Amino acid sequence: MPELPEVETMCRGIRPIIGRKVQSVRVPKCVCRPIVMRPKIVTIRRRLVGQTIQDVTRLGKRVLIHTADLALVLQPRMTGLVSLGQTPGPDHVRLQIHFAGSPQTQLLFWDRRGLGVVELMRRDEIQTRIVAGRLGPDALDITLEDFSDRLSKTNRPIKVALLDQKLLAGVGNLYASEMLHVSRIHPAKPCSKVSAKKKRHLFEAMQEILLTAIEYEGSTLSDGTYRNALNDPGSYQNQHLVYDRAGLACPSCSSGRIARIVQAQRSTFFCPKCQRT
DNA sequence: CATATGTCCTGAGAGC
DNA sequence: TGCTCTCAGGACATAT
Repeated sequence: MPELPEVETMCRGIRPIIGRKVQSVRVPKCVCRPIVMRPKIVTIRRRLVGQTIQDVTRLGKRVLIHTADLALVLQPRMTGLVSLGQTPGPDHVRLQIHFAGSPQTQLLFWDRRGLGVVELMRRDEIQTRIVAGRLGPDALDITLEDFSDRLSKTNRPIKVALLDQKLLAGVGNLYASEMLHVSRIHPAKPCSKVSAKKKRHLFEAMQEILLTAIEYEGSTLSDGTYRNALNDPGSYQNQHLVYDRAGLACPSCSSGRIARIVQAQRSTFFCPKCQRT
């Protein structure tokens, strides 16, 4: 479930590869089923070997590794992560990149469930192949005005709309529940009926929660899947107010109990008492 | 066009 | 103890 804070943490963690020259690109043999790669691995290898890493950036929930002309785009989706060596388990390393010279450094793309995607493209293709038609403004870059306008244009439940990457890039299931709780908005409220004042509260809660979660290096849930680039867990899970806390007392009003509902086949957690509207 | 549903995947945990 | 079943959800394809 890497969302914006986890992906941002991954990007920061692998920045030591900047300036390094790609020596080899491999798919370890023990992997049960190869993940989706575009183009196929032999082509990725041919184009990438010998290139020097210029930058590492985040685009929504994707990690972009740039050379002078190319971008290696890593999509962790559910259980993927990037690492400088250590991974949560020995299996499921989907891509392994070694760099020339010293220190001995490798970049790994690890993904237990294998829903992740690896793509290599020219840097000038990023806009047309990834952003256009798929990604809205980043949750940490968008203005309050744009955020409010975009929400106003849909009638979907606000929790469902927040997960739409075309509307807003970076927010996922976990942080959507958290930000709606802090701004005291019912997750089923149709977007178009959310007041301007509530939208401002939501916008402020979003900035606050995402920035704080980055400081805590993201959330590592009970399955222990997500780790930073050095294989250490994040700690924002200890700050969760509602996510995965169904049945527990609401930490905000202490009289309500956290409820779990399903919206668009995803769990939503909220307090029915302090998120009434 | 807007919105809803189905699909991929593996391992943890529940239940018998 | 050991088996089977369900569930977790990001992004995209397909359906309504």
